[in-house]
Amino acid sequence: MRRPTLEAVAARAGVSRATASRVVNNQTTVAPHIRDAVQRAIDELGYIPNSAARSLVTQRTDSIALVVSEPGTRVFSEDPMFSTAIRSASYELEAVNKQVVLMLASSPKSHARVERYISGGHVDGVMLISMHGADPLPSALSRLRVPVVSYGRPAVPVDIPFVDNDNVGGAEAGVRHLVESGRRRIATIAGPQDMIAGQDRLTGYRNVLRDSDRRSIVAVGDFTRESGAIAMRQLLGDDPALDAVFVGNDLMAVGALQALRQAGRRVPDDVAVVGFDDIEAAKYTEPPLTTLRHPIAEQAAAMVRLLLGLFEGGSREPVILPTELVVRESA
Amino acid sequence: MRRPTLEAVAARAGVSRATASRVVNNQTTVAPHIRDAVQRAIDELGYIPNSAARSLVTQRTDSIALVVSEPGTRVFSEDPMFSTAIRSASYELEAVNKQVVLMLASSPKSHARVERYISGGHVDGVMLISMHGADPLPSALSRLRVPVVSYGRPAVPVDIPFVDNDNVGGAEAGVRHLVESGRRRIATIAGPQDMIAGQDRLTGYRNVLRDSDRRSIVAVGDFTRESGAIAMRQLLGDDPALDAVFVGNDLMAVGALQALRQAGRRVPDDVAVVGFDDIEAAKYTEPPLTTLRHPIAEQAAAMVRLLLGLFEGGSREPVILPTELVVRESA
DNA sequence: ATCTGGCGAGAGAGCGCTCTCTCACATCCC
DNA sequence: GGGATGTGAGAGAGCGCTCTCTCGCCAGAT
Repeated sequence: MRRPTLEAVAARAGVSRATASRVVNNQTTVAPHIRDAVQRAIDELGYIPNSAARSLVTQRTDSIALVVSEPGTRVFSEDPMFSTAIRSASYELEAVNKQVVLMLASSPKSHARVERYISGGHVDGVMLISMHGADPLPSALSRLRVPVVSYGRPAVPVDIPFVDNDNVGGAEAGVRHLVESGRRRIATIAGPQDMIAGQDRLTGYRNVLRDSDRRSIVAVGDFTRESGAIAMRQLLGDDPALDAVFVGNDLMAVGALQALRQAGRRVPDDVAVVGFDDIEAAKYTEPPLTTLRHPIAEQAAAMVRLLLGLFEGGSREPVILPTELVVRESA
Repeated sequence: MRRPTLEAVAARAGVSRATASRVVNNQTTVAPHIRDAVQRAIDELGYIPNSAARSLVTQRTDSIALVVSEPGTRVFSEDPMFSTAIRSASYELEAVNKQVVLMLASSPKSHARVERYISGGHVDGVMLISMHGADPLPSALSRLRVPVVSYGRPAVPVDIPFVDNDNVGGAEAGVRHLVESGRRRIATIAGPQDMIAGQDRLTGYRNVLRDSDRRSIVAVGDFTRESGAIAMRQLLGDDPALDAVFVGNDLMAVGALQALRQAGRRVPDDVAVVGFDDIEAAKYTEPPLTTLRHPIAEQAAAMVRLLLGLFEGGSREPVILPTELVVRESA
């Protein structure tokens, strides 16, 4: 025996299929007693609308693709940012009864798959979490006639509304904190320069150093813990007298702290460390990490709102969320 | 202008809709030259099948729900297990051209939503990642006539095929390692006892202690870092002379290490620590953590295979994957 | 030359729903 | 009281696809 159809509900309630449909879709032009009869039939039969049939005629699917474009499986699993953003976006979408279709786009092959799927009209909109500048996906998706929003500013200039946090301003605040606490030789471990967050945070660092007449000392990592440790060792080799380091993200900062410890430097006495992201682990490092907090969950929620707004012809204006300096013991 | 339909493809190729459908679905009974003509029409028009229409008639959706039932948003974001499992499952499903619909079930309200959605026939199968014993979802879903598999053994006895790792055996190996290295007073920080992983790992601990004639010293945490620190302090209060601790997961172990450091205990000299999970962070603790590795990604992949097998009437036999002791410096 | 068998292609029903169009009937105003 | 107006319910088309049934055609057997 199969699931009850609208036809069955209508028959049981003694009305036409059209009227049953009106009740299901909360249309107003139904007399109260008929509405009740239909509702009773729905409850008794345990009727649940067939979404395929509905989509077929409405041309809507009520599902949204969440495309995570990140080649490094390592980073995806390790960086809590992804899960936080995914969770928050899911939560917000569920609240408005939309499904989340999760798509991981790591290889060119899966890129093609995602493109096919999206342009196949399977989803009403796309949320894109893409981190790498070389990523062809943002431009590819923007060409499809599906509403697309991005988590973070796309690296290539492309007409996709996005929500981002103030990376430049945050980095400036972090470095300024180091300057104001009297540090003289402030290095940085920058994130990958093909990522907006990597670029912008380095820009912020440079802005402040320029204004405060200090020399910049730069090493580049790839946002992983290990790369932070490697970059830190490199910086110590380049300038053994450095007394502060601004790190492009917390994960690398954790690696940097480890490298500093191994090199016998005390934090913050010998070297002050400022991270970026305020991940959960930042509270538990030795010493706890001074860092820049940006509201990942809020950013994801704002992205959802932006997309939902797009459906109703709303604003395409980017949203920039502020960052906040969290002072702990490392600087 | 709307997307091309199969009708349009058929017209362009000069064949019937039925034949065009045969080509799209790779049926064999089509003459090569006709197949080519249809294929050309498909390419030229950029035809992509409408999945709603297809689902309507085939009663399949080619999408799978990935239901994550975890009330604590904190744990979800923080524990890399979730993202690793999600990533791996996604990857495996994409390989067989199935969509992943991600559903977070945190509140009773969202439970109802998930149940409605699943029983609405929107998905062909369900993968359930449920951690808490009190969770009503496993039994609820098992009653629906949708194939369901579980990541981890469900806490309540319910007829759902599952894939799990050998928690008892792993814990035994970990504690045995402590016994064999001559530790006398081996405490444990157990995970929450309403979770299978929490229970089974405690069972493993007890098994070995019983056989080796040592007293058990137990504190209970909830798998978060903070709870690990709290439990560790409690254990040190209960038995200041303890010389080893087996911790139910790495996240709590990280907290325990921090608490030990604050209490002035050296690891492993004064107290040996063994964790469980081998998360990425275990390599970077001070000192690096001895722990039990279980293949999360493989477990998720096995779960996908189990579900796909179910579609073809395959085995419902649970799959248990082995754990492996990874000896680092903490024990 | 006729018959049979098999295979490739078309016709057409129907999946479950929405939505427009139409109609029946009640209400209102002049 | 009669026509104009409004309101609630039904009829039926059609969304795009799959799949069964049917038919035409050709090869091989008789």
